[in-house]
Amino acid sequence: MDKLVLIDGNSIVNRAFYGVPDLTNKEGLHTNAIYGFLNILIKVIEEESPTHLLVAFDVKAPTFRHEMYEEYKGTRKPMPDDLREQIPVLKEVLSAMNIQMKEQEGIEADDILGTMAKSGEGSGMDVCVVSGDRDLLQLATDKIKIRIPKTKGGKTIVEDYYRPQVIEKFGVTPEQIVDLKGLMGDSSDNIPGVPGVGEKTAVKILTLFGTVEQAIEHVDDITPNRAREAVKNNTKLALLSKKLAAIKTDCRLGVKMDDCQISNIFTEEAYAVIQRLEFKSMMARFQSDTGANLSLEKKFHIVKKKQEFTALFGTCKKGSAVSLKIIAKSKAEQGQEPDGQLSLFSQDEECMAAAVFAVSGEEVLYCPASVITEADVREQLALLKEKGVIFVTNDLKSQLEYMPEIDAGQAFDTGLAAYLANPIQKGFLEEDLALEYAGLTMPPYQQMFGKKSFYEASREAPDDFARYACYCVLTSFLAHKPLERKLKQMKSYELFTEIEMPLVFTLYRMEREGIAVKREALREYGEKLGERIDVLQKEIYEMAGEEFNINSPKQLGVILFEKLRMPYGKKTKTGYSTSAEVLEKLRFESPIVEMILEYRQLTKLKSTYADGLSADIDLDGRIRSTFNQTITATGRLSSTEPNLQNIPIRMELGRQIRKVFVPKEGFVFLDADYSQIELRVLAHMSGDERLIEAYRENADVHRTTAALVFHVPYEEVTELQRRNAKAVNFGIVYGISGFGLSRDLNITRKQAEQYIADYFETYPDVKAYMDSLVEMGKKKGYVTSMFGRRRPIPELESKNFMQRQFGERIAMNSPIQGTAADIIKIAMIHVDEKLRERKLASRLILQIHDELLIETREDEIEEVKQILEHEMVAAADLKVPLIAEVKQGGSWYEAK
DNA sequence: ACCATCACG
DNA sequence: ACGTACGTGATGGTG
Repeated sequence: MDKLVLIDGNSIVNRAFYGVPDLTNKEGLHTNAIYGFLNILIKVIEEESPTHLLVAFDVKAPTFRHEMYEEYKGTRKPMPDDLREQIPVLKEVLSAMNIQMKEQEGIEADDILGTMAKSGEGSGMDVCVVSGDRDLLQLATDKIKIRIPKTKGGKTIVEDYYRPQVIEKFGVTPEQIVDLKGLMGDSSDNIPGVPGVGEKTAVKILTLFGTVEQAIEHVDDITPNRAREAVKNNTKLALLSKKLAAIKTDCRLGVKMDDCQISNIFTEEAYAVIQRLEFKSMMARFQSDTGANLSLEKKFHIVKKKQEFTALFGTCKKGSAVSLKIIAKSKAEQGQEPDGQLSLFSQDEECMAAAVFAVSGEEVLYCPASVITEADVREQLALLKEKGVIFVTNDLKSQLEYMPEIDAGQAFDTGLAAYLANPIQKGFLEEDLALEYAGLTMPPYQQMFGKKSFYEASREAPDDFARYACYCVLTSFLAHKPLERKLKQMKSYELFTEIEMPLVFTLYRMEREGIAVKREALREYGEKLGERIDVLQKEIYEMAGEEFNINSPKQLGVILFEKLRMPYGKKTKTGYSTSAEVLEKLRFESPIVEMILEYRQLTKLKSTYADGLSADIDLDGRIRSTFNQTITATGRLSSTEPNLQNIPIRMELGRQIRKVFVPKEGFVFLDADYSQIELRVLAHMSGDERLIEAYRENADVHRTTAALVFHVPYEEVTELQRRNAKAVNFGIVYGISGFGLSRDLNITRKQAEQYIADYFETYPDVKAYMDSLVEMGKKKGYVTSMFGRRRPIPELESKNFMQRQFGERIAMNSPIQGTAADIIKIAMIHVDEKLRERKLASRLILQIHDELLIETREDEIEEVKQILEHEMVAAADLKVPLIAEVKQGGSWYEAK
């Protein structure tokens, strides 16, 4: 089936100009509109895969509409010069991409689009019209789709309209869009509407009468009175406006459908223009298809003989870098033969698909497993280790299983380095680093292989995959030194070499170790939940008087707030909020609320924890999470597949889950928690004497705060006062705001602000410290932790007040959260080191931000307790003591 | 793919 | 007038 895509050139270019931040190339040419336009164009081409494409433009000359109505488009604001200069260049790019363009005197782009759309539909094509202009909706049919790109929160989303969607969204049919505009007018085109008739009234009139003409005929039936009189007095105007709004679909255009066929848009000519415009992210697209990188790719070799592989390393010597990447068969693919049949052999012997190496920027070797075995690789790497080379990889943790035992000083993880250089970057794969740190443009993986795994890609498109892998290894090789220099210059290099790199090895061991889970107990727990859920579900249906999906906030909202007419508090973008916070307040409206809250709690436990975790248990009965080291903006770790950092604890029922996490035979759990580490860090970093004093005296700091803020003796602080003070302490760490605190404590904003003011009066140096952080953020663009971890805060530059305020809170929170993260990382490295040094069988297995869990052999309990306590306390030298509480238990439940 | 919700520190 | 506490990840529903 042929597909025709029609693009409203002027409308999209305008949208791009106002939607994309200002860009200028070296020649001083503004390029943002071109950039935005091309992005939308490429996106649409990718999504629609059209066989035909045409971009229509307006011409300056007057059109037939001006003949009908002199004021048409009125004294339109002239196009800004910054935009005007971009139009011819855009046309140049499009022409280089062999894209058909059309503009014609006397008619507008809309009319070209309308005519082509009808013509395409008439000859049985699927048609898609892209425009920022809602006028075009009148063209929508079941075959003609109108796509309207919108910018929402900085991102471009496209709204699609076939005929039914127009009716749904606007309450009128596509044919009635012209009637709608006849009644409403259109200020942007200077088409007058009937005064006093807006969208609501217009839709109402059209629903009743169908068209403007019919409405005029039955004008006396129009309600309300105001609208009736308005239409009565403006019949001519309405009819004229309707005519002006109508898009012509029968123009004589000098374009044949065949002229619009598209072939390859990524041409060399287009590449040249894109290069001149300095659209770096786009260049890769053009380059990969044109082969403009051929000279670079001459450096890539697929080895055919083992000897080529061994010869590569001849020049390696102490301190020289070798970058590498081992391509694994993923777990599911291991033990499967290429023809898909299950193999009875080769379980864990061979899980390498290929290995890629570079020892200079001049040559990259791709070694398929058919030529070089995993054993060959291990042997070679062991030799290199002895020589004292630096192993450069992009995700060291994923490579360690193939590597000899080395220490952190002998490795360099480019992704990890780039994370420290800028933790808020979008990703840390080679393709995310290539341009900035290696000066390479490489084709994105997803574009070449979609969602295929490395192993699948290497089998299905061996040459392309080899090329991709070589780009990766060349990137990490070239990025090594620039990243090293950058971190040194940023004063983050020590953080890298002393904390982050060593931590890679600790995390690797933790991941491999995993944690034992009582599979049966977990299943039974889930079953019990299921039974109770069934009962609740029935009761809820009964109370509601109908069956519906309780899990759907949308359906639930209808039941609660429409059918049962409960007062709704908050609304979300999409409808009523049914969050626990809202439901809590409705507790007394009806017993159904309570049941829903319980249902929510139980289904959460069942789906995420009981059923979810069951699926993650390995054959040996242990769960192995992944600890991500380059995700968070603050330096914390994150845990995925499964997330073991959010196992329930606050509610007793959920907490029970922790009973299924158990130590292996002959072992116990030791669980160590930092006590209020973030507040202690705050005390240290702010240098506030009173806060420091409180911690030195080993006081209950929430109570101390309450005493000082509420001006009562320490001993006389009430429970409520202490709770409030605790919330304030939390708030301070988050970068306090009156609103946030008031919501948390359920007090007025004014009261909350008073609390904060009193707090800052009590701890003046905390206030000064917070102010200095914001100031530093604004001045330098980033804030830092105690150990030199940087967090850039572009939000502080935002023109949006809210964004800026958000930036201020980030500035206040990140150094605290980041320092705490640094400290526990140090403790982890030291604990892990000691356990191994002393040849103990106990192992660190989990980190939950301020907590470490160790599977401890029974005969080692006392020694490990000592190590844990000592290393956690000694991890940082603060002006206040660091305290770690160690507990012991036969399950995670017991050890907390 | 995005949203709302809710689990954790 | 806006609409906010900081940092995450998994799930089910929905377009």
